[in-house]
Amino acid sequence: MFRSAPDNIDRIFAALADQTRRAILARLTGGDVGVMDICEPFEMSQPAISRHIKVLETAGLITRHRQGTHRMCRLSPDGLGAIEPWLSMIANSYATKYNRLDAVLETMQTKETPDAPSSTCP
Amino acid sequence: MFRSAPDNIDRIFAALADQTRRAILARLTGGDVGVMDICEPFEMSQPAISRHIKVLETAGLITRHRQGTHRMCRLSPDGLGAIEPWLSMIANSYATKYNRLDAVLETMQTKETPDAPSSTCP
DNA sequence: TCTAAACATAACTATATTATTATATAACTA
DNA sequence: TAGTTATATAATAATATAGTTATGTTTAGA
Repeated sequence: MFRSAPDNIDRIFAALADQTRRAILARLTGGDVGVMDICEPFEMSQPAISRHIKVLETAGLITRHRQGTHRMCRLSPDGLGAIEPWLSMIANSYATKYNRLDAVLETMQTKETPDAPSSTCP
Repeated sequence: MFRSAPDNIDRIFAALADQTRRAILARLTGGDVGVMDICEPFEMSQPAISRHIKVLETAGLITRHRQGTHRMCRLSPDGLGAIEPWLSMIANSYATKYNRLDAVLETMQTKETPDAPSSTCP
């Protein structure tokens, strides 16, 4: 009768289910960005962006810190970590049959880890 | 002024942002299941489950086929494929810094592929 | 101390989502 | 063909989400 409260995983997936918020995350892969700079490419009011940012923060996908008069947004290093086990579970079950999602995951895994020598970088 | 229509990725993430639907997907990892059997563990009406199933189907996460009087639900082999490039992009950017999401992805990748010999299976 | 820039919050509106009950449809089965 | 089982659809209500404008707050600097 009552809808159960959203859990962490709910919040992460819900946060990702919006093009604007995904675009914000993508932007943050380039480094920390202030709220006004995040607003710039969007045809949307600043309060609307502020709310999107809050959704991302509540989901644990980003963090914020002051820098003078700016509030810089930063990707949370392990923000997506909470959904990985779940995705793995489903992906594994696919894989036990006939699946090519593994290929994509291998691609993710082939890039070197930070402590590896960056010999392949020009 | 008008909210842009949801794209495929929106639909997939939105579909995953619900515990009931994730539970349904998890259930389907065990093999195809009919709608009434899917309903069984939930304290929710059958029409509600039917709608959840429809959301999963619209997102491309499951398919259905008739089997006599039953409509069997089945995981779509590449259902999650559409979000993988996006997740990879974000994960990669984490990884360029200091990240352990790679570890999880490696875990996903260590299980053998279907065409590999199952020598490690007891 | 006054002002401006960079944000956050509030109040409100429109639309989407989720659940319920009631009812329709489709395929077996007697 | 009538009945039953499995499932879908419709109508409706409650709540959540996303956007808007207006306004508040914090910090830096003249």
